[in-house]
Amino acid sequence: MTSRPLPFDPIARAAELWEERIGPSDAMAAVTSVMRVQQIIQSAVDGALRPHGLTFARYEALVLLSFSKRGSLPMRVMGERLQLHPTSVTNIVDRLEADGLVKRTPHPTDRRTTLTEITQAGRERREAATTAVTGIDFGLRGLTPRQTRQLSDLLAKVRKSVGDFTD
Amino acid sequence: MTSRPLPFDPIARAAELWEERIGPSDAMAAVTSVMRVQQIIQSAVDGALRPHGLTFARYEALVLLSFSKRGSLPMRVMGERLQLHPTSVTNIVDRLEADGLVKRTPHPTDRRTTLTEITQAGRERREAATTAVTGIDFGLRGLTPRQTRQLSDLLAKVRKSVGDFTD
DNA sequence: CTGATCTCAGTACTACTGACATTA
DNA sequence: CTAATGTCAGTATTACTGAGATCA
Repeated sequence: MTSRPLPFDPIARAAELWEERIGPSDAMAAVTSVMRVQQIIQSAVDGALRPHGLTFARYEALVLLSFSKRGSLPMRVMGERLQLHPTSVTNIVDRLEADGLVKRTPHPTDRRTTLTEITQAGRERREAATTAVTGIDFGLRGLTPRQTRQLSDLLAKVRKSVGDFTD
Repeated sequence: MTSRPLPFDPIARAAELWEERIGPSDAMAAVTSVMRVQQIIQSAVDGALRPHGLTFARYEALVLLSFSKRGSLPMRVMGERLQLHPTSVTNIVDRLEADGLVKRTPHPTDRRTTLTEITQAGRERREAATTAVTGIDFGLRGLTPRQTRQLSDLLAKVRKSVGDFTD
């Protein structure tokens, strides 16, 4: 890793130059910031989850299933909620199943559909993993609760405008 | 892709359940939002850059070099500014060099160091690519310029608290 | 000798394309 | 027949580990 901190904000500096040579830099700066913070978070969360044998993607799937009424969901629905490509769902469920954290079961009426059901081991793993990620605040530091909500609200505007959801 | 929009905000729903069953959901909601928006942006930007034979990572490298005084930087510095792993820098420069957009040159005094220099073709490619990404606002929609800056500011707090930079 | 810089080989994870079997 | 649901094979990117060559 490139460890030591820079004595200046690289994104702010890039924004200045962008403004001078290209034009308005607001979008560029925000986008670069999102990319960088995502990287920070991904690294922190994956680090906290590694001892539990999970990645963030698999953890999210486990949380989704543990929150569902019956502890199971069709794979298609998992893809919708987690915004995952069908082949990614297959891949993630494969790995969780190999670890005994979920199991595939047939849908009672639609034989095309496969249900993914969280196992008892899966629920226990999810609990331990939750302790790990909440312990590091999901890698999100430096914001007050109010600012954290503000961040979520701004990002929700983006998600909505892009057609992620309607309400 | 899972295309159709959900009739509700999946992150808001998950946050409700999280609050009921686990505890405060602010951090979890913000982190999930960052991950999702990053995914949206990455997809939009990569789509706009694909016709130009670039990924966002390679585009960023090209921009960084085109902004530097001499049009060249040591690879180590590129890694610092773009927050890339040394092997990722090697990989990205390899690809840019294969396309004739940059070339490696020896450092004048430190023979350990390799400079990456942007070529004329690289500058032209960067310009065309810039038109493409600014044309879609870097995939960032739904925010006013003021909100966009607010987003950058919030994310800067996170980056700073994590030791990305000091000032 | 120690440490910095870069590269290489190999692994892991995820996204995506195209094809395909099964079933509504 | 058409569309939906999953899976498989293969490709592309990037991150990271560990090792090693070169040089300050």
